Amino acid sequence: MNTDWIENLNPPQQRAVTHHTGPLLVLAGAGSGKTRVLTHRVAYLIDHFDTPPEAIVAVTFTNRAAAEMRHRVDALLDDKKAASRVVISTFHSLGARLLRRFAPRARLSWNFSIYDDSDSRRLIGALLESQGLEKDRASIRHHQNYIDSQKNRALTPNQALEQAFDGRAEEDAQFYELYQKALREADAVDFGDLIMGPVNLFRQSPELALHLSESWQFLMVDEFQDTNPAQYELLDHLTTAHDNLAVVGDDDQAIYGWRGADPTHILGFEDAFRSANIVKLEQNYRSTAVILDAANDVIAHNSHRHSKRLWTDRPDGDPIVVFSGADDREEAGYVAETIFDLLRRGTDAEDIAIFYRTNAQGRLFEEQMRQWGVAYRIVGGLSFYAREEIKDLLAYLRAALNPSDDVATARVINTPRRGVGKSTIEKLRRATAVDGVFNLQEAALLANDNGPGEPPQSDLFTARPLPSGPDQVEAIDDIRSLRGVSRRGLTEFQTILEATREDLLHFDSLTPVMERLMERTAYADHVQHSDPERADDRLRNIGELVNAIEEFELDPGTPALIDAVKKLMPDDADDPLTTSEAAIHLRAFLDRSALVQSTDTNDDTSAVTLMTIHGSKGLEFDHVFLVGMEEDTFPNLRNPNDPEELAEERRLAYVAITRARNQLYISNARRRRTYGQFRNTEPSRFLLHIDSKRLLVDPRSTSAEIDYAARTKHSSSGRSSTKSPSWSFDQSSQQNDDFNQAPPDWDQSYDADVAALLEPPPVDTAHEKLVGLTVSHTKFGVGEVLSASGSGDNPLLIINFPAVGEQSVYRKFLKILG
DNA sequence: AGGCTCCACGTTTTT
DNA sequence: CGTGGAGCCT
Repeated sequence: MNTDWIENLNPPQQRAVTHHTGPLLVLAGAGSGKTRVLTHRVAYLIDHFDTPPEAIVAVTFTNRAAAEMRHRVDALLDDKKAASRVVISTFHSLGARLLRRFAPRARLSWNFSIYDDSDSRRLIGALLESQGLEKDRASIRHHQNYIDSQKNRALTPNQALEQAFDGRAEEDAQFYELYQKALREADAVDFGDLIMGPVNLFRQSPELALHLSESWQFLMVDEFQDTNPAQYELLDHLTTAHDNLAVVGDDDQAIYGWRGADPTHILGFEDAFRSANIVKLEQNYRSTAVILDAANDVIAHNSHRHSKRLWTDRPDGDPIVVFSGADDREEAGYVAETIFDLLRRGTDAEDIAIFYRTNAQGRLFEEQMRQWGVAYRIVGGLSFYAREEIKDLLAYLRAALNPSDDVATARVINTPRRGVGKSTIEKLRRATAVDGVFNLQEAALLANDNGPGEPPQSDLFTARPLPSGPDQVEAIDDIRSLRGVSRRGLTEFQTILEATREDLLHFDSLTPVMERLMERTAYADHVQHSDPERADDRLRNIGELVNAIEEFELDPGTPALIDAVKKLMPDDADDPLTTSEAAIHLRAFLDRSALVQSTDTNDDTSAVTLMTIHGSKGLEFDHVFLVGMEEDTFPNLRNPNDPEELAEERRLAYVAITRARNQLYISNARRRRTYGQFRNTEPSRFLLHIDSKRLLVDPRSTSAEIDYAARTKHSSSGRSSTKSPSWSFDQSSQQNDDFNQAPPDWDQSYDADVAALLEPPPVDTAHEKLVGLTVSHTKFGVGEVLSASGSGDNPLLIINFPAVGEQSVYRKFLKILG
């Protein structure tokens, strides 16, 4: 037992780490070492208090945070085996695990599916259709939001109905009930159920919660400020037998109000747990003083905060660099160019990040990064597992493993096309309404029967006689009388599923199952044929899926995961499709892919990170580019008059700023394209809140100096009127894309060496010497000079830019790279 | 059944 | 601007 590292913690950190039993609230400011406290406490519980590792449960919100914590606990403990026994999990994975463990009690099979947002949407659409209701996008979104918010608030359909205050709310609650019933029939749960499902279990069987909490003796929760009522209730159940609940959070970083997070959980923790030990971590180890001060400038405008004073003993550091582009494209070009320069100066791309408010903003930066040849990685956005081709192939596997999963079945019953069109699917759906026909796959089996009047051929339906009411008979006969392509298509589909099930029984690994599925479905041909332009991309994605499966099976952590899955399996499981090795692999892989946002960056190449601010929580980077700092983009207010919404946006700005360790760049654009239309902008009030003495306006900001003098002075009242003239230039001014002409010493941190690089090379009248050189341009990226013409120090060059083709550009708009 | 064209609509933020 | 659904035509 070696706990010398205790010495390296500051006194409040030590108090938190050495806390043993009873409730603990750690109010941890940004960068104050909260992950450090959590991981060290895990180690201390094990090493000092001899706690069995499996009695410790640490819960996070994101897979990323869970992985980070796992990694750091691993590093702290000498006994690596012990480290892997600690339960470190996201709320949702923990919920999935509990639901699998107690599936029968939740009226689910062990192989239940997890529906992601798009699966839920399809289910809602199908239900609206079956109800003869409007099924436009708005309506689907409305129901999805409603159901999700009820689940976030830990309300069952019945409770929602009781609380309904008008007819509309009653209808919504009734639809929620219908949806839950459909989910159960599909042997599936959605994301909300991953929390609500276990909560319901514990409500019905408190002894279950008691039992679990006896073995899970120590609970720790990261980012506690973002817990919603359902998660809070889950924690409550899990602490039935004790009150060893340690929570870590920062009310200034509460950014998930829209997802039902309730700040009273953290603000009222000391009331809920009277004996709570409260520790405040107020020393920031991450950022320079300038960055921290800027963050405080912004967050100071919020009221209702836990009292807390974040400080640092780091030096001031460089001022925050501000750039205003003529438009959003120029802004992106500036960021890409600046990053390009940073990389040339030897900065590791891993230490650089671009944060934006909404995913859609990422596209422009992605484009520019590509033009400048900068390696980048987009986190979030369209998840790998949300791609059409990936969802299709996984749907086959889901449908094979869980025949009740109608969303998966419907997704691929006619993909690739095999003649099962809309009307056939509609017939199948109607047949599932017949008692004794439990799902689409069973309905499809009826097509193999001989026809009206004949007895059913399928064992399934001789063992389970179907009703004989006229409507039901008609629905069944509709399918029995299918002929031609539709019937052949259904047979083909069944054959594929059956063969896949056979494969799952006979292989020990998932990889050959996947390969054979690809062959049977001829999915690659389908991609090639249906979408020739993007076929290469999509085929590469499929390749990545195959790799992901292979890597998953080869991953040293997987055997432990598989073991864990096996432990969750009911003892009396005898269905071969449940107990076979490949099926168990599949179960584990599907769970992971449902709960993981993207292929967890296996690529070890160094790359610049692009992500939303929400995605950045808990992370830190040397260089942070906070972009799109304009009103209406950030803050992005749905309801401009809601002070709470504005406060949350402000906390979001606080989170973004405090991610930066050494250098923060803030940028915006005077015009931004939305829906293809240019729109004039104003600088973000958050930018204006930062004391201008901390800012250095980049001289390349074409005429875009922000008029700080024009700022209103009475903004500390908490209600700032920021309708003052914001830009000190004419909004109609033309875009000026030659900011390369700006003096190379725009950034004081540039050393002479770098300045020389940026200095235009000596005038060379023999322009031919330029031919063949590599140059870079703000808009077009990097290219090669093909020819030169003209005279003086600014010849016209023809340049081949890989990104955009040949362009004629004046010398002075270019930077010579060599 | 399937493919095509046209048009309406949208953007928070994530597990 | 881009997507995706509805509706029309083959």
